[in-house]
Amino acid sequence: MDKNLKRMATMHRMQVAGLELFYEQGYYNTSIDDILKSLELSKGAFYYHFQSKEDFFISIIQNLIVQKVYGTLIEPIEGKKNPLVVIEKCLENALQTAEHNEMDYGFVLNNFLNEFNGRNETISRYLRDILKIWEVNLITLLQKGKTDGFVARHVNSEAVASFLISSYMGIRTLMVEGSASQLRYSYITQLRGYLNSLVQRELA
Amino acid sequence: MDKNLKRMATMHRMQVAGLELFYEQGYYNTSIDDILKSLELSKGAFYYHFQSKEDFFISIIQNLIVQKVYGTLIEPIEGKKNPLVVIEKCLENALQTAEHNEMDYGFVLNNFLNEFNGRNETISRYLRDILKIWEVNLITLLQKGKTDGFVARHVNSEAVASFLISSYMGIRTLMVEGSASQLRYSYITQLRGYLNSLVQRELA
DNA sequence: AATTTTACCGACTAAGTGGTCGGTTCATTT
DNA sequence: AAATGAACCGACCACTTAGTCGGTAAAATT
Repeated sequence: MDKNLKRMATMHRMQVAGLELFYEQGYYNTSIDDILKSLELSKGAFYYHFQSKEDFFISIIQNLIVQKVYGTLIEPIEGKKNPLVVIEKCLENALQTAEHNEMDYGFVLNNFLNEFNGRNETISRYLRDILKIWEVNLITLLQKGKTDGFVARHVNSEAVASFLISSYMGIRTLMVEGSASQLRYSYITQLRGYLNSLVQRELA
Repeated sequence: MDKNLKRMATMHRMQVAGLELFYEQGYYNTSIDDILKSLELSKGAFYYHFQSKEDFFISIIQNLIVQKVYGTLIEPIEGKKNPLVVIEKCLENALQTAEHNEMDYGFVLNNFLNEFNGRNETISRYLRDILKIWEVNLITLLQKGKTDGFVARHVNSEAVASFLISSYMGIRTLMVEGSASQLRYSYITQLRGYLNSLVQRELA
């Protein structure tokens, strides 16, 4: 680790507080002063560490969001045996975590993707790249599942990946506004049915 | 129609221009002056017709968004025969329209739901109500589908409705950031597979 | 013709906003 | 002990924002 520990620590505190507020109130609706107030730090401290609000947000993406997505959606499914089972478990787990987490306003990526779409191309690109990594990972897993005899040959892995990502982003949006546990249950039952239609059947 | 035609006309012009800009740039990121500039109208005119920015947005929901959702997603499926076929056609149609519409930044409801979630409870409620109407409509249609022998008895209509709404909202978000027609195709193939698993099979 | 009402104008205010900058504190180096 | 530089302070600047308000031209009412 670097020698400048104090620097890293302060930056990290700012990033954590920043993500929380950006997530809660939106990027454009959150001022730098808002973030600083919750930390008892000053404007000077902020601009000593970051070049701009945009630069700050990009650092949050790289240091916090990437890891959150990796830990929740990518690592749990990597290199496992039956992809369909693993994917179902992973998404169920992610929803359960979200549900019991007070500070969880939908899917981070989905929220920010929406907010920056057509408004800030630089940030949009960073966010899309993360989504792309998830997508590629899903596709790879499904393809391997075909080779291993878990997934039916006729399955279009790219299409399945898109469909899974879509449905997950959508359910996360819905869950914010109501009966989260009911929605999670509904979602998982339907997901199971859908995934079941992709299974490689034994030839009679 | 009311006698005050001029009033209605001006208000409508403002609402149309407002929706376009709010949709494009986000509500919090769009100033009233932005809207007025594009219309060559003044602040005075705006506050003569609307009480506040929030009041203005609510009027947009009631006059434009409700109708858009009705026309696209509710009326096309109402009281038809085979719900699974009708739903598939309706969603495919909606995606196709979105794809060929230059001025289309995702799903209106999804975008605004995201932006106002946890930030403006009043507006959120209006938006959620529209979504609810769609949901109730889907559920009713599916239930009727069971009676008519199109939908399998074991199907959980509420869960299917949530799943359909989720996947649609998600795919609309994804479509903004890339190969829309490819995504639409993928989505429809997977949707078809999923809906197929809900069909009432003939008993051999 | 006189009066009132409708629809609109645009300068103004108060409260933010992102970002700057000269200065201070305190640990580390010399 | 003196000098240095990293980390931080907070007043300040230029600009934007939602919303106000006194005014006005033209249409509708009397």
